[in-house]
Amino acid sequence: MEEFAAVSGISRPTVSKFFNDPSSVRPKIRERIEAALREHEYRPNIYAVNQNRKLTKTIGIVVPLLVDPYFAEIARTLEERCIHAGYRPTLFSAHGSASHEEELLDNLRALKPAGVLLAPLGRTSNKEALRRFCEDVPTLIFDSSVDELGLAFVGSDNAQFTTHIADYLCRTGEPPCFFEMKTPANPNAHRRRQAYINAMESFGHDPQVVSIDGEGWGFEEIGRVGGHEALAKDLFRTNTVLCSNDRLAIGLLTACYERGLKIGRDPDCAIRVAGQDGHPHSRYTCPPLTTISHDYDTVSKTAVDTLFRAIEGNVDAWKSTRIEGKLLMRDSA
Amino acid sequence: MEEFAAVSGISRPTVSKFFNDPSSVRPKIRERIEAALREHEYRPNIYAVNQNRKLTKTIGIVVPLLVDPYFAEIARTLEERCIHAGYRPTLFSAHGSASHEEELLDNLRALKPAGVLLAPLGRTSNKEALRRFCEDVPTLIFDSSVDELGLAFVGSDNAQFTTHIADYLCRTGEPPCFFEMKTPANPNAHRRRQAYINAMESFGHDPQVVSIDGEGWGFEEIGRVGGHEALAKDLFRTNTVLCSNDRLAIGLLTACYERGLKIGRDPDCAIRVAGQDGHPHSRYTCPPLTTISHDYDTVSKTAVDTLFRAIEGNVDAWKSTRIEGKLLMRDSA
DNA sequence: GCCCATTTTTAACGCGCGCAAAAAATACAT
DNA sequence: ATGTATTTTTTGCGCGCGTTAAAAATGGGC
Repeated sequence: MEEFAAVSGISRPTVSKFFNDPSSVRPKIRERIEAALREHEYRPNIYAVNQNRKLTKTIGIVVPLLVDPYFAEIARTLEERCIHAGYRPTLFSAHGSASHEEELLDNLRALKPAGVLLAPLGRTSNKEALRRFCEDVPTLIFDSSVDELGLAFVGSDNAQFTTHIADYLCRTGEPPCFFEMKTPANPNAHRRRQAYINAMESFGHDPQVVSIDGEGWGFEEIGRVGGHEALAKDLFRTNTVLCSNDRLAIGLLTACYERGLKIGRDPDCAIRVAGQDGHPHSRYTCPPLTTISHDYDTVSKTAVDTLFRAIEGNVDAWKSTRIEGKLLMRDSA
Repeated sequence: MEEFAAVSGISRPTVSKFFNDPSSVRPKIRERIEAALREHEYRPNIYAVNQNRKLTKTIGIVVPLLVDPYFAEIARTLEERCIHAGYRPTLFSAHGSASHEEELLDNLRALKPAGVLLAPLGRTSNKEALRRFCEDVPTLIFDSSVDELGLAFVGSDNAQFTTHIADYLCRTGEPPCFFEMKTPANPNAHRRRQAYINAMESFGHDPQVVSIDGEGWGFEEIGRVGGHEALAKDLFRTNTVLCSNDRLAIGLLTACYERGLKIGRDPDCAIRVAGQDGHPHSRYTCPPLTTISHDYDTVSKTAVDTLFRAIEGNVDAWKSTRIEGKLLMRDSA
């Protein structure tokens, strides 16, 4: 930087100021530095910069499972917004494992990030570790809420999701039963089950919850195996199945296919299947999956805005924001 | 570190040595440090460490599109292997955009990584930028080869993939036509098309390539729209379609479904569809997709081993390693 | 108990930059 | 032209650690 300052004819502290915020120097100076930059290709050393700055420009983005396109998509959106705001996002995935998640937070802490956007694993998370992390690092929790940790929570309105799609299913055919994992990985599942029960009761129908076995994050396979069992034992007392999430629904579709059941809204169909999440793949199942989609844009915008407000010092009281979803009516239900 | 060294009763340079390689200090000293570590929770400052070390312990992992579960899965595997070898992997996605890829490499360069595992976008990549990057940073190219850049290339044997699955299709029914994008995103597609043509000729059949329009990385939609057009115009002169990749096949399956065509091997089916890649989702399509799978384990192991050998100084001549795939016979063909 | 090879300690420099205080220069309004 | 507010320059410290050279301590073999 010393040498670069010399060739640009500007003092080093001013050049330093420029790199921290180009608009903080006079326009003329700025132009001269930018001109020199075009000729000399100098860039400040990240490590030296971060060692001295009290606040790094790094933002950690943590998701439970990057192999799931839902999380990949939300992570992508968050990443773009961070870059746009002048931060350097870094992506992390717990790969579905609580021990990975713990390690990851430990490494992340060492990066001294300005803030973290964290979607916790949920039930299996080490809550004590999460709590300690949130104490040390400005953290915004998204997707699934664990206690009242961090600066705030931003996610989807699971109750609205389930109520809305259950209402749609009731109005267009037999009232749905609810297909879910017995021990779901994340707390949204509980909210959805409860919302289903409430909705059905308010509509004057008997709720029926079918809970299947299965551990881990291989939801499609869990849905397929559980679907086979439920169909074999004739556990669905209605021709309409509302799944707790799209990946489970995709597995159930496969099970139906494997049993020769025709899926959809036509009179000759044996079963209607709906999901929840607006999974990127749901458009391409056969038949295309009726579901209710997260509002990726609004969720990510709210999350990032809230975090940046907090980083800039506007720390409000803990607050939970839940965004409504949009119904995607397709052929499966 | 000064303070931590003081409370452990060890000199700072020795503690520094310990953190670089715990086995480089005497067992007794090591135990004393580790005991102190259990009580005092000290960790070296990453930024200060990397500022002075000539070689960072960071490994960059770059994929063209993290939203594609194929890349997410291979990235996950690579990440685990890096951690296991004592490195700190960092994940990057070009999100399908060449300008993103360029920026990303620029930022990555600033991280001074020990090495990079790079799956380039392919056709749209700025090759000049890639070349410059590879000159500065030890880079191993995987998935799709661009010129003879970097230390080496590790990927799948596309010729073997296509030959193998084409052979299977020929032996079990009508010879396949080949369904692909006119301007495919990555060079593997060209290899697969050529291998298809060669295979068909060697089997004594007429090759037939159906190339559809479409730009970008939304392969499912491109396959669906292109599939509709091909089916409407009756472009497939056989009942068997071998797709250039699984995502295209998934789109074609959707198109077939939407046109009421029964897919599979049964006598009453109108069309057989096969893919290539062993996409994580291919098991759950309806019907499950016959495909030929990348050998994720071998590819990632070979890639990481090659990179680490080079980092440790064993730089061999540029070399291309291509791993064979495994046929997954399922119901779609 | 002595010698030698290895390891640890002591002391000190340097990495590349952020940051602060005081002095100098510049911009703008009157 | 004068005065004031803002920027820039000058000067220099310090961040937390890697690294080195020389001195001191340690360990194992005999």
